[in-house]
Amino acid sequence: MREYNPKEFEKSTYEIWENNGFFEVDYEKEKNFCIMMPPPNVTGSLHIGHALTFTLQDIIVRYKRMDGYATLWQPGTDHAGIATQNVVEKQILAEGKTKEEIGREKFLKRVWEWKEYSGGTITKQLRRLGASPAWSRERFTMDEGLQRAVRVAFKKLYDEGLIVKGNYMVNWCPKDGALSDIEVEYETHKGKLVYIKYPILDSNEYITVATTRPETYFGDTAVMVNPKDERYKHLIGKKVRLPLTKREIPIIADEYVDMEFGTGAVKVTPAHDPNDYEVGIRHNLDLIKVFDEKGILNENAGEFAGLDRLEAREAIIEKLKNEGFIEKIEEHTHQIGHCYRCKNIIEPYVSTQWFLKKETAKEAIEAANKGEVKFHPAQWKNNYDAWMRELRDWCISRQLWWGHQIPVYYCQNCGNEWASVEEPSECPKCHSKNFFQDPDVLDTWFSSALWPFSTLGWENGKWGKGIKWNEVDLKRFYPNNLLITGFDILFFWVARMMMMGVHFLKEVPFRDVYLHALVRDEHGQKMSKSKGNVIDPLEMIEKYSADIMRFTLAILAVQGRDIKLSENKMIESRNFTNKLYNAARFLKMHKEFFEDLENTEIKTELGKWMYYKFNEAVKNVRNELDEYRFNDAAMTLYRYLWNDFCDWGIELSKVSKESINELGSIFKESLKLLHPFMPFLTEFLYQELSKNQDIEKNTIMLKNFPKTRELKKPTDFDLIIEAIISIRRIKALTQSNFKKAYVLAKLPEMAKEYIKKLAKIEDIEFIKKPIENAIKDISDNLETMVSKKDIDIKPIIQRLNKQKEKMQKEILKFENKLKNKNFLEKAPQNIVEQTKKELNEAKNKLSKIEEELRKIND
RNA sequence: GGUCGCAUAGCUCAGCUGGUUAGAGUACUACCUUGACAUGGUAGGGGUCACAGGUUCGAGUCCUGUUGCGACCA
Repeated sequence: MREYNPKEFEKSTYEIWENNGFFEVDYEKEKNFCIMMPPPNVTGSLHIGHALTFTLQDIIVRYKRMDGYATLWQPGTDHAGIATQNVVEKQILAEGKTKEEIGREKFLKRVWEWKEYSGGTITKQLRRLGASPAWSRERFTMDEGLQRAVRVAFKKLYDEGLIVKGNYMVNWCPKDGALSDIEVEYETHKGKLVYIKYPILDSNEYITVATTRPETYFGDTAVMVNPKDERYKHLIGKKVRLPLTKREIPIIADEYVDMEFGTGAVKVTPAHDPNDYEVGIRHNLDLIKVFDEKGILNENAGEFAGLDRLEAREAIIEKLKNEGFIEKIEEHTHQIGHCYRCKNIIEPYVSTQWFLKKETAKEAIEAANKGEVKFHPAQWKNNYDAWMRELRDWCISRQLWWGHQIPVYYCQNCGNEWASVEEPSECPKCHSKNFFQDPDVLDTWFSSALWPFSTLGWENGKWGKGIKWNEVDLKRFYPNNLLITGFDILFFWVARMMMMGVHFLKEVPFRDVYLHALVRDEHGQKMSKSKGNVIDPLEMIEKYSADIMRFTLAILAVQGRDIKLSENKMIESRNFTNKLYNAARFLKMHKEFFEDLENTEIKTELGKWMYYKFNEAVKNVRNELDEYRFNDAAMTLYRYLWNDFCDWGIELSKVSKESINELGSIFKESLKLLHPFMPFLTEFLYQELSKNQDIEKNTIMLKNFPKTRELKKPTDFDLIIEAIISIRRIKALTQSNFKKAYVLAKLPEMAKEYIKKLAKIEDIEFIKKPIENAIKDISDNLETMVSKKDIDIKPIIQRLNKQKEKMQKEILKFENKLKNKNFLEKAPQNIVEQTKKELNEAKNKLSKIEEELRKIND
């Protein structure tokens, strides 16, 4: 047999598969199966989380493809607005320029160049992993067709009044601009709680407010207390003067104030705090901005103008302290929002942005409630529901250049504002040519939200028709059957796809959602570059193989639990592949080629037994894959192939070579069952064992996935195996090498050869009654005896005593159960009967054990 | 603070609708260099299923609480 060199074989075989179009949709098939690839960042590279998600997707896709579905795994990449723009901005900065200096058009050209240059990396890496999407249909969230889909979607929502422009408080990153609520990450922060004294007008009194952000006090437009607070009742309606300024602001009352926190009096800064913003609206307060969009303090901050907001904080505290306005400063732990991209501290900031109104999600919530989409594991539905219930308007505009520019135009002549799918040539109202487009772009997730149908041709215009998508696709592949992705983007992406899908197509975008967990290191730690515990999938693939990487991830992919990955697990999988290779080598030693199972008649007893075991494995793997229990399916394969096929099938076949032909066919069929998990090795071995070794014409990946059959269970070999184990046990226990054994069981003559060879004895006799002067090993379905004189009996007595104890406990348990009237009355009849039967069996066994002990001690 | 999840053999984990003696892999012990494989084979030891209550004829499995860990939201 040829040596197996995974690195070479995986690369060359992948090319053959791809070049022959094996990954493409076979429109001849009747049943459809569609799954979208969550588009990775176009300029990114493969990390372990990708390896997991794409492995799981590929397993399902290969399974469905083999099982006769017209299978579409839609590939593509995402333009990743902020991330990509940041990379290119840095490059330009390194050249000593800013993006403003080179201008929008030239900058975008640079980004496109960067995209062209680095865009192929991740798709190349996906190929290395063995992923089998329909590459010819690869899309990019900013390709022409998808740009059109985005503009159409925007215009529809705009015209329906669901997209609106508003001057609201948003999460503002001084570097990246406006962010949506979920793009903010909260972290516990040890800060200071500063108590500032505000002098009350026409009085010697002060009112003290506590704040974590003293630099915003220049924007205060009120001091607020709880109307029930006795301490401050007399001050309501009076005025205070802001320290270091001439500005006077009122003391107002509002139930909203927490009397317990700080001093019970709070400063109100409507321009820089979301809660104060609401208060400001309620009480008609002015909005005074203290810093600009870059976080630089403005003229309202007096002498501090020009400082960065965070630098200013210390300076302001210092000054206030010197002037006697600070009462005290306390340590204070609180949550601070950071930009998910650049980690800068987020500021609540009032600005004009575009919002998608939460009402858009109404139908999506209903659809989920009706069970039109199923979550795996099911508990994610709770999270989804909770989030959807508390949904807020989605801020969709971003102050970036890279992305889908908002298709809204403003006429400078008549002031008209309109959305347009096509680039307009004039204002539709006054026909002026003096208009401009909104400079902002859309949140990246806006285009991803359309992915399940935009890639199927929805509103793509003529672009890509017949090449990237076909007319029938929306009908055949929408709703998609399944979505597999990480739980971390449930809100970012899954929920938004639901919203858009239901809104535009009146149907949920997918029937099943499988959310997998995070991959952690072997100690359960999150992988991070700074910790140095990152496992690089590409390194692992180089070191082991794509198959081994895939199988390891699959066998660890338990629903609802994080994956702890270690190199030890990889080694276990490697040992498994070695076992498979050697099993094939054994088969090939006896026969060069094997037929596929459909052309082989299973005639021998061993063949039938093996076929039965195989069929059980097929049944289990199918069920487990249908329920997305990847770990169970992988484990079933591992156990079936190693324990059943190799340890027993192959070993037993050494007794009589007549079964090898059948075992070879069953093995080839087993490779098909394993193929989705280990596409390359199974292809290699399948070819090695086949007469026609032409992958192009005989690839395993397009063979039928094994079907389950109704089979009668052959029992002889179960007994043979039990007898072999029993004899081996006596040998191991007594460390003696006897030549003859007796087995009390009904077995055919042919069993003798198998038992003799595998248990390594010279003579075996099947008996109907126990023999004298022998010791026994009692197992579940038979008894094995060896002449007493041949062996040391002490260990046997030990085992018998142990068994006796265990049996007595058992019997007691059953008897108590059967003594219990309630049990007899309330438990189902069959359970009662079963218990009685079990009790009898246990008693039977106990008496045998006791008798045996008596005899031995005689 | 709110919501959710997890806790089973030394380690990593299965155990789906409650019903035989709670299972794997790995590690451990002993034996085996028998022509597929030492990345192997054979046999064995190892668990009061986190704790406390409850429901039930019956609980690792359902309910409540406690402790510990984790995630998400505020």
